[in-house]
Amino acid sequence: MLFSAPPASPRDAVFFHRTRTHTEMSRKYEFRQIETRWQQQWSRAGLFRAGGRPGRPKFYALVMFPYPSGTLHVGHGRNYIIGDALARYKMMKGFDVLTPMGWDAFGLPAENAAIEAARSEGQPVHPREYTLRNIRVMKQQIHAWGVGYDWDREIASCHPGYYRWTQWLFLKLLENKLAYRKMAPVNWCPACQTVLANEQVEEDGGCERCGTQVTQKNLEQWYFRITKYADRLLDDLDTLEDWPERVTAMQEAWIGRTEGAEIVFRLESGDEKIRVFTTRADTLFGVTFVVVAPEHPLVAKCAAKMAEPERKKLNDFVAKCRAQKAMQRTAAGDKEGISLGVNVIHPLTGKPVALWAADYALMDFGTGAVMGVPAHDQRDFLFAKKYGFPIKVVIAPKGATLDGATMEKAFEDDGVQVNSGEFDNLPNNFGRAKITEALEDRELGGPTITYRLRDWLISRQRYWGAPIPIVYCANCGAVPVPESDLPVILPDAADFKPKGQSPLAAVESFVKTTCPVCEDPARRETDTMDTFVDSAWYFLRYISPRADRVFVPEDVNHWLPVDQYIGGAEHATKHLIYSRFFTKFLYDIELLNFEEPFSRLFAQGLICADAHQCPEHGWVSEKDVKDGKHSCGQAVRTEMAKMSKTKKNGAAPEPLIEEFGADTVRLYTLFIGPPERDAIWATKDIIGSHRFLYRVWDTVQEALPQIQGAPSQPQTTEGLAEDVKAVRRKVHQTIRKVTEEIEGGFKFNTAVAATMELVNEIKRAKYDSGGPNAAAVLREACESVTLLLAPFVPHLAEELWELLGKNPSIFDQPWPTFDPAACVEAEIEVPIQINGKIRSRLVLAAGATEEQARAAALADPKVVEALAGKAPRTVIVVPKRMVNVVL
RNA sequence: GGCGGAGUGGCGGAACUGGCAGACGCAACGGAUUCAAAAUCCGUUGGGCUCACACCCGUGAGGGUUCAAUUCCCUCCUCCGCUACCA
Repeated sequence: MLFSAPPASPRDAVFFHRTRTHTEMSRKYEFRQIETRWQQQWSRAGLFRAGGRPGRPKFYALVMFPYPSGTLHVGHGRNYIIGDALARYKMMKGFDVLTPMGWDAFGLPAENAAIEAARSEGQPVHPREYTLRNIRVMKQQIHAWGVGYDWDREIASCHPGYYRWTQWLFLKLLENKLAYRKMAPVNWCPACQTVLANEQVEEDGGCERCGTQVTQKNLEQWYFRITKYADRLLDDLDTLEDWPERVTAMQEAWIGRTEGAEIVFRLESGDEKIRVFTTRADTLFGVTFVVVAPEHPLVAKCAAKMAEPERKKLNDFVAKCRAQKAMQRTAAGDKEGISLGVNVIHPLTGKPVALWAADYALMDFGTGAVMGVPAHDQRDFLFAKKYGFPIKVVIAPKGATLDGATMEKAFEDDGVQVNSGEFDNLPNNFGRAKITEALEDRELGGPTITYRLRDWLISRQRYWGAPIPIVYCANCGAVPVPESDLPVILPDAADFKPKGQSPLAAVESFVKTTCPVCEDPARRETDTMDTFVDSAWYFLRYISPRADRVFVPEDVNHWLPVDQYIGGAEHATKHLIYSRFFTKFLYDIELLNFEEPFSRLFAQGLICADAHQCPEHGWVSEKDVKDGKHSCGQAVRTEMAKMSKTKKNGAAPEPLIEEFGADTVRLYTLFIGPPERDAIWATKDIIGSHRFLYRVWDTVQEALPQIQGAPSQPQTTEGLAEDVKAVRRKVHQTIRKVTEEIEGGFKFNTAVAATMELVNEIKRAKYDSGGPNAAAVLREACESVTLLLAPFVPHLAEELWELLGKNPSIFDQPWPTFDPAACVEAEIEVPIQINGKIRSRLVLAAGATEEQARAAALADPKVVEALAGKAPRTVIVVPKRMVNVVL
């Protein structure tokens, strides 16, 4: 018998209790059963299949595809849940929604895992196996969250059917001279044994992946000429109005466009020239020395001409700087330099100026050479003080003079030109252009622009990536693999351990080939592409994932640009710039009719949690920490940090879904705070969302007998009790509020709060004596709550919708609309201020005029008392808000 | 150093265009229910003072504008992100 069955778990005890106390017709909220059922229904019915709603406007909702790293934590979930809520909302708003998912499946971790397994178990796990296994797990997790995608469009960048087209795009770039090979000093990680892009080197000079100090190495590498697009990438940021400013600001800084002038200094002897870049051509007459970066080609040439011991001193200095570079030359610290033993000629005065090499000149920026103007640049000033260069003032502040001999720091502000020959007395901003012009006339320089943005180095000496489709032939050089021979299949390799070149170099059957041009024996390129190449175009492949060409332009032009892209801001200067670059290129070769891939971008905040570090065991999981101590007994250091695998502070979704249900986890994730801001995950707070869903369930259950057969809207609220009228009003106000909160920037936290308020009010009111109209108000309320919650807690919503006697799916239902008339309050309580402080309150009819409000306020006893018979100085009436009586 | 974001109860966070600070939730406390506990339901909950009403204080700090400031302006402090000897 029911009563004798003992509760199996605390949670079941709730059901047990409820079954006893509620009437027979009440069903309990069995979220596990409900969630499984509806997840099956959605897949069966193809709810998320795009293109199934012809005639409706399209909406492409995209979340950044994940790297299949293992398992997902609740922080990852935020991204998918926001995207899913949006997709479901847009379905109800009448859009034909495309919401695809795939896997950024090439990359180092899979390879490192293979190496690690080989080391620890003596048996390598193939990166493919590792990746596919992770994909299976993560797909299952996404499913369990109730997050839906058009899985027919699933792609994985490691699949030959995908990387064939990554390779094809490489060939197209090559054809258009946007891919090229050059020998250059590159960032090299000695541990990962691979080249890194600038973006993959951390601030401290460590490798992004393993933290090992990055060194410099000369290698022949493939590059994409993204710098050719620098201006367009910068200028078009202005067209991206729906991108968060923090992201566009980061891209702007990353591109780093600087306008200035290039100035030529001839060497005193010989015909070598040196070009400097400056933004301060106006200070040209203040040049007392010129410095070049230690890596500058001229340095080696000068060294060659030097005699010992000067030559050794110079070479030692260069070597020291190179070594320092890896460890990051300390910012604005002590400056060091050394004479190159030659002078250069000032382009306008013709006078000799010393040429030095200095560590504060960077080969990476501008021309790698700087003109030293100590009077007007603080770095040059410090350098000049240290090595005794003269300080010549050429810009004077307004109405003042400066003396180079006594100044204590450089004067970097604007002023008037002095000691500058024919340019004297010009405001320096004007003189700058004049001097640049003069240089241009003499062919000794001119205006120029430099960028911080570098060309994109895409070669990686690693296995798990798309092979670069190039063949090297002794006769023909670097020859592109013909399109018809694509894909260049990534072969199996026996050993993934990098040895300074790609593991592919050891696979002879891969390397040995014939030249596509002359058919002589040739060797394949053994490097693979940076995974950011894979992800720079995946959003296009979703449209026609199995097509026998890169994509179908007509279809892509229909679905794109992406209407809403959702992801983390950490991709601001990598993936998001590369994708914009690819899109612009494809536009230029007329495969796309749009230039920007993502119309709107939403960068959601990170989910953080406490991370614990044990002095002996490193980062340890929360479950192994008690009272500030690790299970080994040592005290841990605790910090708040973004959930991550490394810090072992990622909360697993499975136990939470098991205990509370996917809908609860979804609701809490959306309720946790403003979605664009970082948030702290507090598992104990989940209970609030869980209780709320129980309350929603109960409210509808209790209502069911009363609303049987009632219409979905009351004919009138005339004669109904005040609390019932209030419910009706609140229903429409909440529809308005929730809709505005979603449309106005994904404010799910406040949208959920508004729905909670509504449910509280529905529960409080009594409907039994109100007849059919009260029943209709209750029915409308229940239906509205269900519809409003549907994007957030889809399983519960579907179930309630069915209980309310409606046909599934609720996502085929139109989003509810509000009746402005029903939102209007009959009476409004208005605070009365006296001299700006609230002293009383007044209930006014909603339609009260300003005059009526004023009169009512002046009649208020508190006001009468304060006035003491005198007339007020002013009375400010803000209709429906407040009245302020100023004495 | 530069750019961007933030600072509100014990906690997460609300607040339209300058108009009732603290919505909603967590925690806490009190009560109902229970043999009891859990769960659930109802209530209280910024601080001070008070029997209570009232009053005073209160949105990082200090100033200003205004009838009215979390909101606008100035100065400063702290935290986070990006970037940094960028010529």
